[in-house]
Amino acid sequence: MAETSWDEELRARGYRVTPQRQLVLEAVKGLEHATPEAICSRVRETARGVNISTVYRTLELLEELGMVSHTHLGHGAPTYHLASEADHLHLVCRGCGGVTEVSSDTVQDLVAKLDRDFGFSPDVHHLTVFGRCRECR
Amino acid sequence: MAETSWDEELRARGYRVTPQRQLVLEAVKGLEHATPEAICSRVRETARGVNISTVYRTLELLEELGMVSHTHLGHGAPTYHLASEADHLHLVCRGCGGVTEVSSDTVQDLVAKLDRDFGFSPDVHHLTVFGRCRECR
DNA sequence: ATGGCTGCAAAAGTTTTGCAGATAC
DNA sequence: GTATCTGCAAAACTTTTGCAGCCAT
Repeated sequence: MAETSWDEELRARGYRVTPQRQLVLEAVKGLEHATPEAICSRVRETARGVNISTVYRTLELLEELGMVSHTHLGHGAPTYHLASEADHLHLVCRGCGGVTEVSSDTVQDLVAKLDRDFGFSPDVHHLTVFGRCRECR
Repeated sequence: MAETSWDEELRARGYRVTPQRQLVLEAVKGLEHATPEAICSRVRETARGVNISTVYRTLELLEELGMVSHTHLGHGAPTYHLASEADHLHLVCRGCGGVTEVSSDTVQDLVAKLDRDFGFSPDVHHLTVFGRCRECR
């Protein structure tokens, strides 16, 4: 059921389910922290390609539907991931550029607080924290 | 003293204190959440202009020195701010795009934990959390 | 004096847009 | 059948780079 729920979701909102959209979603699922360009390349490994502008339009749509989201791990293009996966946060060092992945347990208290005090439901699954790591302080 | 400490800092590291760098830093200080383009415009209101590529080079330098940092509040260009100011975090809603500012007290526990467990010193002053606000859930 | 900095211009990289044809429904 | 979606190409926007001359030290 999890396999097809998302296209019901699309149809329910008046959008169409196309091969391109399926392929882009598959690519986001398969790759992790994928840039639009990387997603496009992955999809092109399949018989039918997808144009880069379709990738952008699809990512925008999927993000609006809450199925994917993006972060800026470094300079340049953002990276996309499934909203339901990536249950961790990133510590990005401004010194060396290193990325450390940390369990989202670490921010449970924060999540509870933001919800309670501000009615805000954070994208816990993929919070990015910039700063300095032990070596670069 | 706070007025001139930063250029001592520059000189101490072998960098030069130039009018352009002063102007860019002033602009970052005056504007809040300023894009490179906006900083450039602000500086150009002054008699002497600054080229956009100098703005980029200067921001890169100031960020490396830990004097400014940047976040991505929405799509498009990043926004820069003084590292010493902006003692708050941003809740950015993926639904409506609204930005809520919250005191950094909210994340003190998290900061302590990241430091203790991972030796990571987060840029508390300007953490951005994406998610959904009360209205857009 | 001299090595770093700036402006300029061009290139590279990223994202958006208009439109004609294709296609999911 | 038709409104939505896609591919293509061009434009817009953002960031980087090479180089000659300028300027802070």
